[in-house]
Amino acid sequence: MTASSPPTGPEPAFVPHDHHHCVESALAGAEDLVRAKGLRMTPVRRRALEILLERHGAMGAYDVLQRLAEDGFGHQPPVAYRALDFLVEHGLAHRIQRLNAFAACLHPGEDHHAAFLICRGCHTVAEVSADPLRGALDEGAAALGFSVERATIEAMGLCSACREAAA
Amino acid sequence: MTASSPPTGPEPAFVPHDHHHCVESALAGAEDLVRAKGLRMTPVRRRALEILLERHGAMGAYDVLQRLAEDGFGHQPPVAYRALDFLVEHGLAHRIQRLNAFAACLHPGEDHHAAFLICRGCHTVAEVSADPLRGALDEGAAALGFSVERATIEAMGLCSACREAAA
DNA sequence: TGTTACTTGTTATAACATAACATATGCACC
DNA sequence: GGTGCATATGTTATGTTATAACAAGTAACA
Repeated sequence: MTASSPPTGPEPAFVPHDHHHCVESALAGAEDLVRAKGLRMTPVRRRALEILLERHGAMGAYDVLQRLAEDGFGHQPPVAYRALDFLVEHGLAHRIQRLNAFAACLHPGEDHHAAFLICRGCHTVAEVSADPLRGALDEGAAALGFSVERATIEAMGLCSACREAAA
Repeated sequence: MTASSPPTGPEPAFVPHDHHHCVESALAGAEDLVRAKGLRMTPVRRRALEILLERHGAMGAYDVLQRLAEDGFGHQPPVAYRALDFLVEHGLAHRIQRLNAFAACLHPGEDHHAAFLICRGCHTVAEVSADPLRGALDEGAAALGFSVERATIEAMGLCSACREAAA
């Protein structure tokens, strides 16, 4: 909603940006992708994705569960895990191993390798492209005869705002 | 112990190698490092490290705990977690986020950035250098004003033996 | 309309991890 | 050698994350 927002694509989470736009575009992309794959975007799944999208951060499965329960869905862990697993499996969300948590994917369907920058100050999680890293990783692995299928790349550190606040 | 083993340094786990040599060198390196830092390599800690070193794989904290208990140490989770946390904190072991597990570091004290190749067939975990990747990661993060302190880089896939077995 | 595949919900339990506190040990210093 | 402090070990108890197994409901389609 700010004049400084660029017209297309989601901004990295640490940069001031039009968050409403992120959400809309990610949600629309997700709907398209699901339809294209012949999957079903059911109410729990859609709501789980919306919940993740509401913030640029990761949420634990039990936090998502609580929100879902408040909205009238089931109260038991599998309700959240199943919705989240669906989102992750189809590239609509990512799992952040480091935090035992989940974050919405900001550009679903674009078949990308993601890496994450996790700020230990404000707990914001930024999704960035890992494509440049994957080349080196695949190459190094191949030299040992290992074929990489999926990679987890997560960096812990401080965003500029938190670094300044700490100084 | 085999004639094909090179004279120095541990071999990547997927390559046939002198495992006894890995263990000896990692253990010796750990002892040196601990002494140099003025820390205490107590019996539980040493034993925990030995247990991890016995295999080129990752072990869950509860597996390590069971082994420790069999050796006369305490039976409660903190016994294992404390020893493992000590090892990780001082660079003698690594945590494998993906598996909620721990693996001994094969070259302690060398101040390195590690990445891991995890075979989903045989569950072997190979530690490789992430130094080349860290350059690109730090650079990409810096462009967003983010400073990386620690990075988790874990690749899931198949080692050559398991890939051949599957084919 | 019946069949099939899938989705949701439940109960119960498994697996992973830490808080808080008591006891014991190592070690520097007098 | 004793005293005092920091560190280490062990315990109980609990918190957090994740899955297995099964029953009931719903969509798609011949």
